[in-house]
Amino acid sequence: MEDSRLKKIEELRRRGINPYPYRFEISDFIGNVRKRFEREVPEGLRVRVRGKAKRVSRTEEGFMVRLSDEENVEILVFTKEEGLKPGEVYTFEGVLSRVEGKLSLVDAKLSEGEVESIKEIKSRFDSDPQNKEVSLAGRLVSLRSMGKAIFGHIQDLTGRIQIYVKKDVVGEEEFRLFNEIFDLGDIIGVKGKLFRTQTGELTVEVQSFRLLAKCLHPLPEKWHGLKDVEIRYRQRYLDLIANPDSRRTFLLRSRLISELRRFLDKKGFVEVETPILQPVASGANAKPFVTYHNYLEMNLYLRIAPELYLKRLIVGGFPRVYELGRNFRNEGVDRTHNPEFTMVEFYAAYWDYRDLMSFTEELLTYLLEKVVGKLKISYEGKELDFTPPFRRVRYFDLLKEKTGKDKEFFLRDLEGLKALAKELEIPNYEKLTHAKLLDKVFERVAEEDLVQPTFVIDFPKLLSPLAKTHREDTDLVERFELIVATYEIANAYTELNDPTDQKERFLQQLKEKEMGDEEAMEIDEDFIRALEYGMPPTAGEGIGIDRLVMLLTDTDTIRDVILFPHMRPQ
RNA sequence: GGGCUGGUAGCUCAGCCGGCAGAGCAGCGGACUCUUAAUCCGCAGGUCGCGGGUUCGAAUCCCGCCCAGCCCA
Repeated sequence: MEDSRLKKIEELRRRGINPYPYRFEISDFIGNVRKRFEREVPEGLRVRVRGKAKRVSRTEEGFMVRLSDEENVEILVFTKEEGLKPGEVYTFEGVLSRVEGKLSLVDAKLSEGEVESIKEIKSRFDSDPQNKEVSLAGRLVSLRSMGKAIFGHIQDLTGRIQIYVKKDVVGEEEFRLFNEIFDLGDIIGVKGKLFRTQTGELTVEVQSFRLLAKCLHPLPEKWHGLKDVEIRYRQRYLDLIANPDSRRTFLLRSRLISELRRFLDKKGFVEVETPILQPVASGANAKPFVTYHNYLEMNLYLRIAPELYLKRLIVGGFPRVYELGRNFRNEGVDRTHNPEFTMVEFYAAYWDYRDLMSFTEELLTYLLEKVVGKLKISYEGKELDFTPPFRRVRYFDLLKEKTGKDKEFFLRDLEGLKALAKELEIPNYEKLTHAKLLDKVFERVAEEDLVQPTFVIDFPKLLSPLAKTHREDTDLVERFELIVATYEIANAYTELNDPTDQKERFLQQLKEKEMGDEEAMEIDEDFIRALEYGMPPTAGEGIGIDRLVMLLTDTDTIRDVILFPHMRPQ
């Protein structure tokens, strides 16, 4: 911790100022204030401007130029043009956008010809705040002292705004106080009038200010942000303070979840909460975390899926239910796996898996339109097109296309399948059960190049102990997975509601377990009893939220979409 | 579990063929009433991840460990 900052706290207390006061009345969040005076720029609007380069700075990919007209009105220009010099006059053409709220020209190229005035463009999109009184609070993230006036920026989750503290306005004593007590990183509240500076930036002329919380540590670097991934995950608060991309990702995640709820609610689904501590961890193929209940003197398991409980609710007469929440799987951590992850599972009585396919298309297009505003997104350099209908391909058709072998081969020729697995260099292939072997071969040959949203349908029965037998082929079940950019985003089926069949499938799982598949599913006797009371025809689906957020934010690491990913203690 | 890469100031990074521990930002002092990666003058800042070894001398070479990332299992 910084000694000088601790001393300032002592100094404040001596002056009778509480460095950690109780409340501060804000008139609005910073982003909302900005929105009132900043019109949205239509997408793809190209403009050409001329001005003097006041500063040229290098960015990750190119340069940022502060371009200023004769009246000192400024616009930011992002360009890849080399060799630009401060003080020179340039003409740029580019796409008008807002970057951190500021009007900017992006993808700009040097150009010639008729130009629009910077001032005129800005006045079209940035309106005069007319000295509106505001009361704002946020973290002090920059400070530029000019002697008898100080500029700085304060930031909250919604945005950033410039503050201007003038000796004339606040008075000599308060001005000195501001200089003496504030450090970068402090949380402060300001009251004052909005105006625009000569360069056109929306600014609060501060009339009074107040320290709301002292920051005892220096902040990460203002320009490069916080890059060290270890610190970003261990001290996410610092990541959120320093990196706007990170704030954007988690805001998008929140919006997605809220829109998902809105959509399901609108469609008549009822949100429910089922046990996270379960006496039997079933409903998926995975190893559970074990915990111990002292009072009951028994082991309990953190759920690996809520499926069997949600179907009990269908039996109980809830026709449409969903649960959005955390599942836990006791396995390794890597780019696409975190031991706890978020899924939504929803079940609709009287539907089958075909109903769910069109429902999924509707759901995803709704979410994309609400959250990113378009159906074509870019992921790892590829364009993903979510315009329905999505491609549908049958499981064994896909395998046949990739390997030339048919369903009979994969289901009845175990030796042949082993030989194929060997050829594909699938590790430990000799130890795998038939079901696992098939699963691995499919992953290896089929999933790898499923980039555009694709429903893989009609899975083999031996991989799907909870799905209903296919109405046209008893080797298969009525199941689909939605695969996008090689990730499994959704998994769904017509639910098995015949208790006798279900019992047999569980017994088959028991055999798989005995043959060494540690992830084979556990029998849940009460679930079978529930089915015996009669579950209507039902279709159910699970969607992995973390991976969906990864797609929408063009992120290749699950840790970047989970606020506090699991790390080994330091 | 295996392989590779990394860990140096609060942050971003250089230094690594052994020889005084470096820069920018942040910080501290000073100048400056439209600055915005402000500018200008000056100053301070280190368990070089941890432990051991080699050496006259180790951030640098060797061994072990910890943490992280990537790849593989």
